[in-house]
Amino acid sequence: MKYDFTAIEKKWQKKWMEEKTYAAVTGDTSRPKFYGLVEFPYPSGNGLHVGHARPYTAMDVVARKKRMDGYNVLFPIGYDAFGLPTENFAIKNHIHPAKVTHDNVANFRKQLQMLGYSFDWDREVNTTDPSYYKWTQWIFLQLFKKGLAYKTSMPVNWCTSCKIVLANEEVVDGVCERCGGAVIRKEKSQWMLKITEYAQRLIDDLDGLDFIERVKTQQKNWIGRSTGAEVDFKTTAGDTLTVFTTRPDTLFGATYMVIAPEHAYVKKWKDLITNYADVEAYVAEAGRKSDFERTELVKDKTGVRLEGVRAINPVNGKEIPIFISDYVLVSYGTGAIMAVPAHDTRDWEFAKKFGCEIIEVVQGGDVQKEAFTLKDDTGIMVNSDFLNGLTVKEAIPVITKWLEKSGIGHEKVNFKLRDWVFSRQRYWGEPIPLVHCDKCGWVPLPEDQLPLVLPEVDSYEPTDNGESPLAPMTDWVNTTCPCCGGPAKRETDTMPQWAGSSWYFLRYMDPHNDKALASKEALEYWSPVDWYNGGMEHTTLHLLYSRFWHKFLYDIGVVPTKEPYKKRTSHGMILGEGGEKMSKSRGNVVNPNDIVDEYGADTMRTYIMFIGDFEKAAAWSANAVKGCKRFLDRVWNLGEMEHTGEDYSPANEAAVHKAIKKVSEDIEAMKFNTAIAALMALVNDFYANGASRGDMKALILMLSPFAPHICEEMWENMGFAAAEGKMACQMAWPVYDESKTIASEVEMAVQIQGKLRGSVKVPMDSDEATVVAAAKAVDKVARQLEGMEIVKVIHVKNKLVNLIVKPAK
RNA sequence: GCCGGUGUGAUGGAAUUGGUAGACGUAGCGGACUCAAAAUCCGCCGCUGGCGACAGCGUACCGGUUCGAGUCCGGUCACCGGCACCA
Repeated sequence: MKYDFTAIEKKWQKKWMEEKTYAAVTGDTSRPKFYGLVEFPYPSGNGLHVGHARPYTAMDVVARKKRMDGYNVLFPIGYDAFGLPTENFAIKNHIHPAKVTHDNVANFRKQLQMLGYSFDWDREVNTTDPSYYKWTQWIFLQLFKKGLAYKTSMPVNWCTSCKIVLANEEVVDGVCERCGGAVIRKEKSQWMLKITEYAQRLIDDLDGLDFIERVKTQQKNWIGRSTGAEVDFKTTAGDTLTVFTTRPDTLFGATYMVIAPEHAYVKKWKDLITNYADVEAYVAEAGRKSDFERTELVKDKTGVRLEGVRAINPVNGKEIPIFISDYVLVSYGTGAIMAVPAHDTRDWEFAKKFGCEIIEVVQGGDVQKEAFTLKDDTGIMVNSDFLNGLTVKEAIPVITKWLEKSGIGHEKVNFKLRDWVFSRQRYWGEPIPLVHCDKCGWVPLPEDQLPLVLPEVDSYEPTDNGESPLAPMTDWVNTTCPCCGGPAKRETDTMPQWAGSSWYFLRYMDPHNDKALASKEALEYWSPVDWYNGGMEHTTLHLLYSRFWHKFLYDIGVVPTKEPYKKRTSHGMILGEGGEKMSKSRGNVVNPNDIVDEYGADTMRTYIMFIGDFEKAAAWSANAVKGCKRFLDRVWNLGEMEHTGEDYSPANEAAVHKAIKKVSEDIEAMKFNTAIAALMALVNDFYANGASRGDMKALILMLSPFAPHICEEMWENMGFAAAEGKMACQMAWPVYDESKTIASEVEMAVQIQGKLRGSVKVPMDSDEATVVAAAKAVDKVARQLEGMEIVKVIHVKNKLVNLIVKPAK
């Protein structure tokens, strides 16, 4: 019989679906559980990409292996379906986004099933489903009630093309992440979530997690904790200007101050500033620029001196000038700095341009030529009164203590992390369930009124004035205040796409619950996610946001664990044939459908796992796909041969045990490529030695997580299904015996002076004398030993022997 | 600039974490089968010299530790990813 992958795959997929093979989550809490999670897809109109297939296949292999290991496995899938592309498509084609979403989801589901993934299809979730976003809204209300959601007017990133407010995270290289349009700053009233309140915990709790290191460091850098001090400077205006500095030791070198253009004191000092017109012009100019434009002008510092107001350096009473400049950010620290040009590159550049004094306070450089910025033990303090002679390291605690004692400063920790801009002026998102009443202010919708369903609108177009498309819907907007019963208006902004994905893994645990986001029992049993694999691009967005929400839910007693994910791994990108990123314009996009049609899902799965190191980027190769098809053909043809013996054959026994060990360990370590290589090597052995039924049984079971369809078919054809009364995927994973992984004889390397000179076959675990004797008998070795005497022997059991020699006397 | 990572045959990539570098696959070459081709099966396949047995060299580059280094240490170069006027 020929390997008819199309018929085989159709047959088994149907059987798995009909028998709900993977929905058999038993609820038997005595069994160990395993929760494997992949990032649910955004159901775009383009359908599934090969980029999805890599992480999904990997976790499917893990899930299948875990089931065979006896775990109760939760391996779910869903759709993160709110978002701009759907909305844009809907606008362009005049189709309701819900309809677009429904069709795209249907297509995705078909493709996922075509690849044979063992998802539990009874637990599918969709973030746009009102029964789902009811709970997204519920979580938002809890955040609001705890004071973690607030509305504020702030300069925001405004995409001129999408006409939408973007989170800092959505601005990449100064342009909109999605459309590439120009981003400017605009003053807008926005809902914010206080993720900064959790900054310290988001760093601290990383320590206990099994996340790959680069994810941890990237999150830490993003949160950006730095320790320093806040210092109060008195001014000639009679008030106090507070700055944040990480270098309080350099306080004696502070020769001027800089405040951000948006700093409140600019307006406060209006009457004192004699050049206010210049100042005002500069502020206006800075306000127009986007963050990107401001940072682009790095080389050339700009600013204006505030004439009429001066600050007083608290350590020496010196009067120093104050400037405004956009190199100081209003959103970090206090929005004001003390400038120490001698020891900070940016201050130095500014000082050179504006002719400020440069005073050296740490020895070690020529501060007139460039800033000396090393903060280590070697720098000695000078020109600093009571700090003179101390090292920088010693001076910091001394000055900090002095500041505290004098009441002009204190130690302070700052974070780069900003609060999360949570509202979007868009239609296709979760409505924010709040009502504004002139008397009562912002009032949460009563929970029994959730979900607040998106109303039908005539137009999804964003409006030019930046309001949500929901805003013109007066009969929806106008409502009554849940608090006082008076007239009130609904919030018309919607939530960002990150909302629905911040907690979806909880919903999978109990997806049909209408009393809670999930039951206590389900949360207790399944939490936390044991293994979450996803893309590096989500490290500082989705992954951080969902950790934040989860910590909040933990604080209010909803979830049982502090952290949502025990283990986080990340896969590399799949590149096009030439090693370039796949894109429509390059014409190098590989469609999974085509591969499945031509070679079958099993080949697709095997290849995508064999393509290379899972964590690194890998280029697609059409030839290598054929190689994997050839491998499966060889496996199939092996099954068509005659086999006798239910045990492992003597010729293959060691190889089979070794392969079981290798494949088991490699799957656990995400080294899927070498697991498949080991199976290929085993098949080569079987071709050379012939295979027993026992040998074949082990091979089929080990291959089944990677290529499940062909394995089930062979399992059935060879009569194993009938004998066991089970499908291959329901069998126990084969076990290996360590002592049988090694043959009775081993080949050992023989080195002389550390140089390889030959090899020798000796019985397993031979002692040194035996090995040396055998080594001397090897021709090549004997020749090298002529006229030499052995002075030292290094013997590594079963590995090698190294003979150290010198000329004999 | 700061943080993280990578560098191995023509090529994708292996190497039990200091112990025979190049597993497995692709491409290539040779053979069997075939009228022929495809498919399949068998063999070869780091570089240099030699008919050959064999010898020398070889994991980006320079140096070090070690009986022994792709692996550890110091330095250099190149590339990739993240952050970036964060005081």
